[in-house]
Amino acid sequence: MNLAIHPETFKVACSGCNLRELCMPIGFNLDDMKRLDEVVATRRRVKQGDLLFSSGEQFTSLYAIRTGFFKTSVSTDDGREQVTGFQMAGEVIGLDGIVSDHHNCNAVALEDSDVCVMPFANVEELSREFPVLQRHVHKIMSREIVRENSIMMLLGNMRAEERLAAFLLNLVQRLHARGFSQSELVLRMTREEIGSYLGMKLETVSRTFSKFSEDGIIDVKQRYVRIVQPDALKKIFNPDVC
Amino acid sequence: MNLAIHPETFKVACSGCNLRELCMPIGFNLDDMKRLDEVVATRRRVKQGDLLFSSGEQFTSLYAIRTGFFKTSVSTDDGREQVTGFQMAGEVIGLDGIVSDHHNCNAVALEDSDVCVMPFANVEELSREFPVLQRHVHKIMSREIVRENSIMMLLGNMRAEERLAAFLLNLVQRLHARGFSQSELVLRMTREEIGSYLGMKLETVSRTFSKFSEDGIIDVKQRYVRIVQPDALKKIFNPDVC
DNA sequence: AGATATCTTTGATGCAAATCAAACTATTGC
DNA sequence: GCAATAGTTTGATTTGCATCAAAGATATCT
Repeated sequence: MNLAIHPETFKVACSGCNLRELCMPIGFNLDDMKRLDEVVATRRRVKQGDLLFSSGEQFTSLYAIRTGFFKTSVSTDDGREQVTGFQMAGEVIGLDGIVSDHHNCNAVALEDSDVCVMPFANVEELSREFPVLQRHVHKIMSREIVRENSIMMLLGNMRAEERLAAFLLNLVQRLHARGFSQSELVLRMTREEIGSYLGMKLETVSRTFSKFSEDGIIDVKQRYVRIVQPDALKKIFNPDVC
Repeated sequence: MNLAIHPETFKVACSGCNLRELCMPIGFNLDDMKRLDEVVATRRRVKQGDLLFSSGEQFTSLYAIRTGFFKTSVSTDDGREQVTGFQMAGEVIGLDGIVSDHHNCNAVALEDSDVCVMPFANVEELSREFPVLQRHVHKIMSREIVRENSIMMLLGNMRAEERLAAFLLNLVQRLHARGFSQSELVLRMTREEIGSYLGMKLETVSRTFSKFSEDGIIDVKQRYVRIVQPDALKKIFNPDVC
């Protein structure tokens, strides 16, 4: 698995960040970009297993992931956890906190991570000044709504194999957009976390991985996955089109 | 079931609309409110069963529901439908279209309805001018994200009875916020649509209604539902707290 | 008002995934 | 380097809901 993005090349400011095209709007002149840098107040390191924010906590900032990997989840009072998403470099988390000024989910780092802290007051102020940033923020929120729509489809209508196929295709597509392989990936999350996201038990996740492996669709060795027959996965996810 | 909101009292402008506190921000002086009226371009009537917008269609506007009731849904290529939400007066739909400039779901009127058409360009322009409107738009989008998180919890972790209990409690709570009874409601959707939203088959929805009825928790007669023991419903939804 | 289509309820049966259980593998800590 | 812990795989059994089926209720049309 080749690392196309080298952490050591990161600059402090958005204007010099090679993830800019993922988490910031494009089409700025240099002066505007310098102003845009103001949106990021600080950086924050989050060690594997640590919380970036948790449900109930005061909301102040959005977070753009620079390096690392997160999961977000919500919980019931009786302790059931639902993973609501997995986020990687260039993605923005914390949008859930805007409505009530308090976070509504937990964000946990699944590996040592590094985030840009964007105080929401800065985001709103600069959004009023820069229509392209305003549009960008709206798109990020809309994208999250659309993503959750498709998860609802997954959870409400799909069988275990379809869910896992969709999950793998989505992960590898996002990794590929970041310069990683489109056929190999290392899962940052446990079978239980995958299961929670996809509405199935860890044993079912494991069995489904084994099934795909037996069918020659993927190679799995624990957290390492290689997609041998991407078309077969697409066909499982969407029998009609492929 | 008493109608606290009388359609005939509606004014054309937001400033005179008695739903304003639901779909528009509060805390304006009269001059600002007049400006805010510009956000609504026109009105549109949608007859029962008709589409307000559909997946793939060009996105231009958000829609605030003035009267009536909608469902939104997404579909797979092989024809499976997932209802992603039910919306009533004062709620805003169309946010899914922002990210790609095309709508990503279908919105169907479940009764004759009336919506305020808010061209998104207007919304963005006025948002830059009025921070309180900007914040309001952000909150609406964030609220939708949080709602979908809780539906993911429902679909991923809850059993049929819990899902239906949560659904009824949510519906009646929103209706009550609009001046309707907190114990009686008339369902605007079929058993199949409820089932689609909650990830279960129509027969299971029907059986679960019957079960609640046998247990004396609700009275059901087709579309009419009266909640006899709200605490029992809350207990089913959340066994620990209640 | 009667016919037709749509929606709902209830019963019988089947099945996909959950649960229970135990062995196996990888990672972490001393 | 070995023990302890955390995570994964696989098998046996159970179960909640889906599916199949048919009757009953309501709404719509002519």
